[in-house]
Amino acid sequence: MKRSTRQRRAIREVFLEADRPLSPQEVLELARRKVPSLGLATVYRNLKSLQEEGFLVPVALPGEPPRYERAGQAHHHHFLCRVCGRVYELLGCDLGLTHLPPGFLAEAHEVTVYGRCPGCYSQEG
Amino acid sequence: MKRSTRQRRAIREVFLEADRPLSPQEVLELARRKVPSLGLATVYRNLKSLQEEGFLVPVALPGEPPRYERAGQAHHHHFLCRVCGRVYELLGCDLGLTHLPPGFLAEAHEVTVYGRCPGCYSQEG
DNA sequence: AAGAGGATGAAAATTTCTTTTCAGATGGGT
DNA sequence: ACCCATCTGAAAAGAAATTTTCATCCTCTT
Repeated sequence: MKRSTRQRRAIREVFLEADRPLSPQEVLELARRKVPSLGLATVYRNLKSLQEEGFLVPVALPGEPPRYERAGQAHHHHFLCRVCGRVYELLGCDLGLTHLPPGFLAEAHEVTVYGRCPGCYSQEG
Repeated sequence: MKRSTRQRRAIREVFLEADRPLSPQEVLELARRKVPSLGLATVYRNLKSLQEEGFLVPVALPGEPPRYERAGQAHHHHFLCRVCGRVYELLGCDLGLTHLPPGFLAEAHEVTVYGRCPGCYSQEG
């Protein structure tokens, strides 16, 4: 039977409070504010089970290890800050999936925008 | 001094003949048709030096190890076939870079389209 | 055609990320 | 409160991609 532990609750809360996809390391750091003894293995175990129960979905970005975000959101894309490495959600989608070459069948698409987030806007680099 | 070896020439030719980004494994397989003794370490070494001399650029796709394509091409995006795993180039770009939230600065973007390529169009899966 | 230093191939080593192991802690039904 | 299967934390092990090592080969200059 699936138990409700402090660790599991803390990880779930972190995603309810976050407004952006989180990496396992970010989850660890945020959830340790609630449960300081938390270990990375427990984060991975709960990320997996929270996916299996449909609470989280993985977010893949080019050249990046996966992040995770809450499941069930509307179609959207992502912004990767090149300074701090954080990922943000972009509402809406302007992509006109028009001229594919003949013979290609499109089933899905992903857009990644790179740049600077508000907190890193004015830094050097 | 940089030498012109059979291996290096073969790898370069593979990219001149290919019309799509190639993974290190794909480069190995294609270049072995020209130089059967070719090893994977040599592929990696030459991918690196061909990048340094500006002949190749890396192509990152979500959740995928990097491919490489010829440098200097016009802005374009990529199509990943979910059946065979090959990546194709998509000419043009329909992305209206759109309503970013205030405070975000966009510097670049990437679009990945997923689906079936002509050769895999009618297969099951 | 001979010499010197870069290049190669195979295997071992690294790197990065993730999963497993295992002994001890703990949630929750009784 | 008790029991015990599940969960946890730390460390070891695994997986996957890439880099390094090293003995040998080969390209280029002389």
